Amino acid sequence: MSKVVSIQVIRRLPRYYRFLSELEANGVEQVSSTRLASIMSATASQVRQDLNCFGGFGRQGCGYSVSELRAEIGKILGLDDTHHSILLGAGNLGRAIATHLNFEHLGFKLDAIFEKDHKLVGTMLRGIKVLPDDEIENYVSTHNVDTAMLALPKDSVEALIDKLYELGIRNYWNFSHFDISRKYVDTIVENVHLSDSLMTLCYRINERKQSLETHTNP
Amino acid sequence: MSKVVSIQVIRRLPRYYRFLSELEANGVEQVSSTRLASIMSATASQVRQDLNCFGGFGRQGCGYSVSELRAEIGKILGLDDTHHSILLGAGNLGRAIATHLNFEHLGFKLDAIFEKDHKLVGTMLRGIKVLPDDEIENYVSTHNVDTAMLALPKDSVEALIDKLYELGIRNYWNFSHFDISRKYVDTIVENVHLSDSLMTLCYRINERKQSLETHTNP
DNA sequence: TAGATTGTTAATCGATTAACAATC
DNA sequence: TAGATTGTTAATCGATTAACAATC
Repeated sequence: MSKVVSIQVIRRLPRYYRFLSELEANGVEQVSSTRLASIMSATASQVRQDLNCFGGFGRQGCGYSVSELRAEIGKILGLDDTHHSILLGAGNLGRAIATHLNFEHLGFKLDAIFEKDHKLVGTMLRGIKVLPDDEIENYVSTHNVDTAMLALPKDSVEALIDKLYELGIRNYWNFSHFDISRKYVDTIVENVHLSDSLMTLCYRINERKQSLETHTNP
Repeated sequence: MSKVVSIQVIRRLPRYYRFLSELEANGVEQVSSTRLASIMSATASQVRQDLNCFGGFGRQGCGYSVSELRAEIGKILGLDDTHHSILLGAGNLGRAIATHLNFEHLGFKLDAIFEKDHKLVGTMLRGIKVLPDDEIENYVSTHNVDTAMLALPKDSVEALIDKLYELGIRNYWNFSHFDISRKYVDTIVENVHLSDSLMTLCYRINERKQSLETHTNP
């Protein structure tokens, strides 16, 4: 039985995967932990520790095979899986999500899209017809749905979650500000909080500005 | 001179801010570190340590004033500032960003939007006219621009960054996969990697699935 | 074999948690 | 005053880094 891997390590896996994909695309065949570390802005020690959570993928003296390591990390992440998912909300954000992402290469398949606004219902997104949101219940109870992706304003989310949870959905990709995992503790939720990210940027900009001022006027 | 605050603490500040805003909207006037901790899924110790990085905002025996603390954190984050920003890319993602976010409450002001696709140039977004991307250079050199927000596909990003950097822009909100801070180390970059988030969700879903299987078939 | 680089154990560092005196 | 809760110091825990034997 494998030990639990810390969330810090997990969150680095997609970055390893991306950088390895790039190296592979550039025809690089072997990579050392030192080189990978410099790409990741990390230490070689960390790279080796991270990878050895999952197995010994390298060869002493030679380093790691780029294509092998990329494939291994893809397997660890489960990118070949097909988690069936539905998207709630076909506004600008929902459309951005639906059109931007290669779900099939990320372990998911987007099967259906639901939207409240009648003007958007019936339009097509990536070959998927946008359905009216009063068909959610019927759809979820007649299809295999693993994951719900929420791209709608906060106020409409809570009631929707209640319904989705009751219908058995436990995995959420959440762009709203509603705190799903506090209400339903047995869910898996990945939050994307765009405004948190902007606020952090704001802080960091100011932090530097202040440190520059302090250094010039000491 | 104040000590440097760790990035972990910084990234919690927007969450404190959000939850305090909610409490305030619900008419709550006082809050203890214990209650705040339960909302944040943290310990009371952590809450007090976090806040005391910036000052003693509480009163022994009483707790924290919700509105005061919210205002203080807003000030720490710098949400009353007006960092002038431009958005590059008016596709679905760019439009989602432009329309979803209250820049004015997050320390920013969106002044201009640029787009390569001629079909989108000239359309309006939040009252801002979308300009053709060959006007970027002229605009940035004649206006005060603090921050660039990048909502375009990776391949077009590197050349664009080179130009923006040369024009003096050092702060970036980056949705692309191009690693800005590796090439330009004196930049401040907040990355939003949607596909990383999805991959992490994929891992976590599989992780649970496996642990359930192990527990039922030991 | 010599050089390079891994896998892994040990040391260090920093973040989180606990404890408690100060004080409202 | 007694009860509650902060601010802050000390203890713990876990993640990162360093070191080095194993080995390609």
